[in-house]
Amino acid sequence: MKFSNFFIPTLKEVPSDVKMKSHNLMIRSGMIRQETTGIYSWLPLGYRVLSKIITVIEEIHKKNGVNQILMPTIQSADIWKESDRYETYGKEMLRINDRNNKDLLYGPTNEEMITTIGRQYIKSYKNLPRKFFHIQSKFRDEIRPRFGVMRAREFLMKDAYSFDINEENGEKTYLEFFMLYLKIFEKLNIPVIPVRAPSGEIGGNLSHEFHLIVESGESEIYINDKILDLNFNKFTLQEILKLESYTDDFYTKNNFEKKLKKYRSIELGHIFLFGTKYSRSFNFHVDSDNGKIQPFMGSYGIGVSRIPAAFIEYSNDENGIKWSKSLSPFSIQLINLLSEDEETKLFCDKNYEKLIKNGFDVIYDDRLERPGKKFSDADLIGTPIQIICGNAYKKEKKISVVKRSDKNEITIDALELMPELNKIISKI
RNA sequence: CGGGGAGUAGCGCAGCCUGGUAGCGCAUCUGUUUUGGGAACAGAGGGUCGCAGGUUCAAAUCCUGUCUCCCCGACCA
Repeated sequence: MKFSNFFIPTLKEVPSDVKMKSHNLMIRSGMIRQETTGIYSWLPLGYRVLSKIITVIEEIHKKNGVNQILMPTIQSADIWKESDRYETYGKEMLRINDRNNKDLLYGPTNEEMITTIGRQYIKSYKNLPRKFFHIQSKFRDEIRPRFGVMRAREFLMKDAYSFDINEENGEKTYLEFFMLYLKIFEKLNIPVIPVRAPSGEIGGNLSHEFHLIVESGESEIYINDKILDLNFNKFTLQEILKLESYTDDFYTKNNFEKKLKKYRSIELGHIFLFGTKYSRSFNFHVDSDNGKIQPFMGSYGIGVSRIPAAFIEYSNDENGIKWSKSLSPFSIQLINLLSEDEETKLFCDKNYEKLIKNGFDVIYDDRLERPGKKFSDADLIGTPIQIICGNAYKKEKKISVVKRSDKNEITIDALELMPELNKIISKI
């Protein structure tokens, strides 16, 4: 992608009351734009980050037998009346009427809808288990939206739902999702901690949240530091339930003897096993050799549009964002400091093509801007590798490769670019 | 919902107390010189001061109403 052909409205200044770093940097780097309280447009740069996240989530879900679907954002109030949540959900639900005055709502979640889908088609225990997911906008009319997309009213969420034949199988599925979540966050280079949570609004009895520890986080978790070093991959559900890591709610309610360390964090994922709550209220049952059974259900959420903000909160410096390889909107930023010099331009143009052919996701700063502007934009946008081409190239065919994370700069012979790059990329 | 603030050029802000030609920085446009860390100089364009009403010879400024946005607390991915 040529910078000259890519819309990145970077800003020097942002209103003084934008206090959270990630919010500030997302606005300054031109990732998002606020439309109204708690509602944002994702501009090209921001949307690229979202896309990277979505791709990882989709791949891992599909690989694990979770079927992707897309349910509508607007739902009929009827199904919510059936579960009784039309009354109990409260003011967070945005209620709408159509021209016939039918009660509709912008879905805050989809348990009701997925249950009616299951109810219609799944008639036999032989059709279970079933797992579905979708990535879709949700609307929750938060009391106080804040911190940009961190606590928005409209937000993008991955929500998955499972149907099992009984509790035992439901727990297996729950464990599968637990592991699947760890894989997703690992692939995204986000070091989340699983913490035990009360199940709250949705009901049921088994629930975990996945938190990223950052000082500016809105949540509080209590953990035994030992779990920071654990590899959970082979854990059984029993072992997971013994982990000393809890949301503040869970920790307070249970009044544990052992005092644990408190951390501030951001919640990025939440999984529930809530059982037959909805299959019961929707009268959803399947036939078995033992008569009718109510499917045992779970739901599994990831706050997709919160992830970029959370990661920026976790990884930034005074100059801007420091993206990881997996989240960065681009893998390499090629910067030509001498856009008007024929020879240098030719070299950059050629290598831009070459990098693309080699599978790199390149943003090529070919603008007629001054070096300072190009450097500061590059640092702000936060591409992990910067290739800088300027006077050193013109004079002695040397270029620099800068690692954004620590600003470590090496100068290499221009012809050595590809091999050097492969070395550096493998290390970040 | 309670408490506190703010709406003035594309962005960030001053001016308001004490009414009298609407300002500054950045950005934009033109020209010249620059070019490895947000360039310098010279010039130019850009505003119904959130909206509505009122007071006044005169309102960005005072009064009333209204809308929007932000910040601090209790809910949530």
